[in-house]
Amino acid sequence: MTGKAFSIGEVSRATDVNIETIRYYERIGLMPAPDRTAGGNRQYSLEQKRQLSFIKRARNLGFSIDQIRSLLIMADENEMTCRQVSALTATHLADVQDKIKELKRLESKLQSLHQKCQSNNAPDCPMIEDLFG
Amino acid sequence: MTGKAFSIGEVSRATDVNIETIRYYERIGLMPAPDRTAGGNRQYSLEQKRQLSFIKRARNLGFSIDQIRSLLIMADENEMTCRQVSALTATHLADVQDKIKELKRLESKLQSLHQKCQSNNAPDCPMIEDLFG
DNA sequence: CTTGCATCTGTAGTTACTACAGATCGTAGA
DNA sequence: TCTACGATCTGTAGTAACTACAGATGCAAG
Repeated sequence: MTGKAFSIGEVSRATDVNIETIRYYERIGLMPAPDRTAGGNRQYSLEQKRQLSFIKRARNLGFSIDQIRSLLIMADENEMTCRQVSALTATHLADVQDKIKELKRLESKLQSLHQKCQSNNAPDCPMIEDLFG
Repeated sequence: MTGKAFSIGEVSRATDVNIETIRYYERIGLMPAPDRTAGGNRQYSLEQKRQLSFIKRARNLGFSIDQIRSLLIMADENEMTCRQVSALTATHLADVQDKIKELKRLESKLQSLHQKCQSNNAPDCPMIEDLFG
C-alpha cells in the first residue's frame, strides 16, 4: 500500500515553501531525493511533505540550515536528543538575543542622528558631518 | 603641494576596514581608484581615507552599500540633502525596528519552546513534536 | 491530438565580504 | 648593491539561503 504522492507544486502550496527552494533543499541534501514519475517529475510522500513542513517551521524560528540538519538527525534518534535539542535552541536563542541587542544599539544611534538632522535648516547636514567624524 | 599618501595597509589600520574589503569597495565603485606607485601599489589621499572612514561608520550604523552610495552623493551636494539624508535615515531606522520586532517574536517563541523542552524527561521531545506540527 | 500550465535541468545573480594562490613591490639590513 | 621578507598585487572562488531566469519537456483536459 503505497501512500498518496504529491507533486512539487502541491507540496509547495501546502508548506508555503517556494518550488525553487524545495529543489534547492534537495540539492544541498536537506531534503531527500523523492521518487519520480515516468516522465521525471518529483513525487513526494506524506513523510517527505511532513519533513518539509518541519524545515519550514524551523526556518520560521530562525534556525540556520545547518542547525536544521542537526534537528532532523535528532528527530530521527531517540536517545538524549531532547537535551541536545534544548542545547541547540539555547544557542540559537542567545544568537537572537545578541542580534536584538545590536539592533537596539543601532536604533538608538539612528534615532538621535535622525533627530539632529530633522531640526536643522542649515546647509550642512549634521548626520553627514557625524559620519565624516 | 601634494598631501601625504597612505598605503592600503595604513588606511586599513586607520579605519579598521580589511584590506580585501577596501579593494572590494574599489571594485564595486564605492571607493575611487587611488593613485599608484611606480610599482603599482595603491596610494590613498587624506580625503580618500576620510571617505573610507565615512563608509565604515555608516556600515557600523547598518546602512547598506547602496544606501551609503546615496549618502556619499548627498555628502557631495549642498542642496536639500539634509532632508534627503533624514528620509534615508528614517527608512533605515524603520527597517531596523522591523527586524527588532521580528527577532523579539522569535525570542519569545524560542523561550517558550525551550522551557517545554527543559522540563521534559520523556523520550519524545516536545520541541521536535512542535516542529512537526 | 493539441493546448497550455506545471516541471525539468542548469546556470547565474543577490549581499557584503573573506580567503586563497601565485606573482610582484618595497624597504631594511649586510 | 644585493638579499630577505613582509606588504601588495590580480584574479578567482567560496560563504548563506535563496531567487530568477532560459530553454526544454511532462502531463492532463478538451
